Amino acid sequence: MSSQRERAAFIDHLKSHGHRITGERLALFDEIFEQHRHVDAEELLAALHRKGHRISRATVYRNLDLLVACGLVRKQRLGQRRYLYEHIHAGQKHDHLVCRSCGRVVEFVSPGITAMQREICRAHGFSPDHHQFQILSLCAECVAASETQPSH
Amino acid sequence: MSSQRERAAFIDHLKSHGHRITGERLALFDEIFEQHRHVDAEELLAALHRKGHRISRATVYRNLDLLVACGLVRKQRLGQRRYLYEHIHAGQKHDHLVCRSCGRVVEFVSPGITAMQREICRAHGFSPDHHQFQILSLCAECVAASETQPSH
DNA sequence: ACCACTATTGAGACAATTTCTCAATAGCGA
DNA sequence: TCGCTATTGAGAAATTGTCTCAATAGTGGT
Ligand SMILES: [Mn+2]
Ligand SMILES: [Mn+2]
Ligand SMILES: [Zn+2]
Ligand SMILES: [Zn+2]
Repeated sequence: MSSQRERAAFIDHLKSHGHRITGERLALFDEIFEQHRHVDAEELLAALHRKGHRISRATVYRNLDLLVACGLVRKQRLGQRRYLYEHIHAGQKHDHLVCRSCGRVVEFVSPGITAMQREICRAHGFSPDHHQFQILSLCAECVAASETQPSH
Repeated sequence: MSSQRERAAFIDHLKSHGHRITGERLALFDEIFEQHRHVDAEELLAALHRKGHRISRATVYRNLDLLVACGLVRKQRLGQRRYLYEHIHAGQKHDHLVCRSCGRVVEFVSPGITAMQREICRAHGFSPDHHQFQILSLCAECVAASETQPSH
């Protein structure tokens, strides 16, 4: 699998921080690196249970935070109530376009906008490296729907 | 006060949609147009109670949604768990830089980035008009703190 | 000004999601 | 292998927003 490097980085991080390498942690790592979409904690928990792992909800939440701290996972709200998680491959990043009405999410990469957000971060003393970027708008379908039935 | 125009627009909106003009609605309007920062529903409720209004939590939430529907108020998550609200003056818009660690929020206006997000919206069939834009990063203080005490 | 109609409100129950508690378990260094 | 203690599991608790429904109060018509 192509997440060997990240798996090793996770184990290194655990060791170097005096954390233990537990079955639950590795199972969660494997699960989220198998998922190629935005998943929430509940989905990960269910998937792990389906595969026969006995792991609790609290452990999933706790170790997701750990993966985020390692920089291996992104945790974000994308319009929904729940936090969504996605693994990060080799530091590649992308940004999100979120429909505020139906929740649809589109990923995009825009070097131009990345450069500009870096500049804005710098101008205000924020880290240009740890940014995350969202555009909340309305997708074509939802715009069409709202034009058919003007407001409510 | 400088929110006369918006207050009138609110009342017009209520009338034209067959909604009633209630004391609670006007009190909430006045309160949020007095606040010049991002406030959550709980803060608005407390402020109203402090001023002697008897208004319930449910009414605050319901009528905040109404103000959002009128386009007089913005409702957004800015890194925090709660929704934050801010009134809109004469359609002026700005975007937000949010510290993911301490929650600090900086407002900015960047014509360049606005043009680019418009372009990205258009490229993906999203409405270029209803966008909202956030950069989540780390403020200078939090970057300094995390460098002193590497991770947790 | 008064009435009747019904939209709106208040109080608290409820729902959804995440965090906390603490006794039991299981990594890990010696 | 042993002992220490970080981690886990199960469920309670916390947090935040929504829903319910009887009581209240705007509104249009008289
Ligand atoms: Mn993504
Ligand atoms: Mn703002
Ligand atoms: Zn949509
Ligand atoms: Zn900060």
